[in-house]
Amino acid sequence: MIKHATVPEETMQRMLVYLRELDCMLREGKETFSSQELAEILHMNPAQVRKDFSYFGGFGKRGVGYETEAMVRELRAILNLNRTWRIALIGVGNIGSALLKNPELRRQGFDIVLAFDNSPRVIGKRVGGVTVEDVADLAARVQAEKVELAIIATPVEAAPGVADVVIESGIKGILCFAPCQLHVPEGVRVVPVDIPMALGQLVYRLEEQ
Amino acid sequence: MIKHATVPEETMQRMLVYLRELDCMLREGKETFSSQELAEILHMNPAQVRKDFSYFGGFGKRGVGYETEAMVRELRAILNLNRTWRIALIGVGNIGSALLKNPELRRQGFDIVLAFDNSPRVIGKRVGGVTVEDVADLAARVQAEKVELAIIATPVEAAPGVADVVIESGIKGILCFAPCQLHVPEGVRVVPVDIPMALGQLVYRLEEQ
DNA sequence: TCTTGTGAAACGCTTCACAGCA
DNA sequence: TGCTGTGAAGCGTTTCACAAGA
Repeated sequence: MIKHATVPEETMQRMLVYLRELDCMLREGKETFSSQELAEILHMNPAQVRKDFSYFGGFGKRGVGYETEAMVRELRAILNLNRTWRIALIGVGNIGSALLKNPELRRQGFDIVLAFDNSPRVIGKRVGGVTVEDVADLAARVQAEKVELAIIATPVEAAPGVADVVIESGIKGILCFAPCQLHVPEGVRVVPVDIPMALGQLVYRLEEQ
Repeated sequence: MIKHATVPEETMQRMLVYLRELDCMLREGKETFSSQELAEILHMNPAQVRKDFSYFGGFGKRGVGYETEAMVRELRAILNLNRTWRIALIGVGNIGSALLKNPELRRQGFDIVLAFDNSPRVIGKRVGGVTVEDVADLAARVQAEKVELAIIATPVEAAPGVADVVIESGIKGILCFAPCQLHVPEGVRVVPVDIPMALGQLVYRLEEQ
């Protein structure tokens, strides 16, 4: 059972997709599944599913398949999703507010415990159960509250500056909604959620189909 | 100048990244760039940049580099982003409202012209300049307004049903915020924007660094 | 001289095909 | 018998290295 070292990036991404689908199977009461079944739902090759799983160990029973509940547990452990992550949100505008009010995040183990903005209009307000604080206090508060992840949901102009402050505070993982490239030192991971870019992906091959 | 046929999916994805960065360069007044410079900003290999561009033609000048403004125009054309796309939004909750109020989308050529919900609480309300309509009227309204794309921002339970109605109405591209697999016929393209999954990506390798 | 454009090599992921087991 | 686990083959992408050209 190796972990991460030789595992393709693509495999790790698919692990998240598998977990989401297996969670769904579990809700539907499906106790066991084969690589064939899972692959069909996700429009992929069954060998791919088995190869992906096999990077982390032999979880299945030959002739039978995989046990859904056990596999969900394994996937959560592999993906570091078997615990709660404490998050700071910076930028309580439209998207920021939507995230604070979204119960799905906490349910999945992502707990936004701090929220920051630079506008006196929102500082002090309570949104989704969190009181918005002044972004000037970010570093101190992040350390006090043992926050590990940041979500940047500011306008694009502010994002690079905010990223610097976030990194300064010791945070190693940033989810960034601002449509721009963040420049971060080695050891800090950024995952972009760029909605115009996602629409771009949607559009680029629409015509030929 | 070929288009799409033999171009790797990865290249198309990077084209969007190039365009975003070049837009940024343009704002900063940078009139020309080399593959070297662009690659450094994006942490990639310069040969990759040149190879990607070369799928669509020779846009550069040897010894000099590429002209930023011309390249932005080329990229927009290649990616079908040199026009406005008309979009229907389904689900005017937290995320849906945030999208309706987001001016960045229109600026990038994505115009949400219709919004739908099933709750009497929001139907008839005006959000971000669009009046929310009853989702029961979706097909007729989409056809009347010549809408080409849909954004699904409903709760996950409603998403599959909404997707069926959207597809029925003739739409060929769906941006989906609901964290679930949509089952769509050949010829319909779905791009997911799954925030818990993005946080999962962020988290899975944080510990080893 | 400097940087592009591009065959060819290197590399890594996906798929195959089948042995191994329940 | 049926499905997993996996070496090896296949295949597509990335990187190299250099000719071509401004």
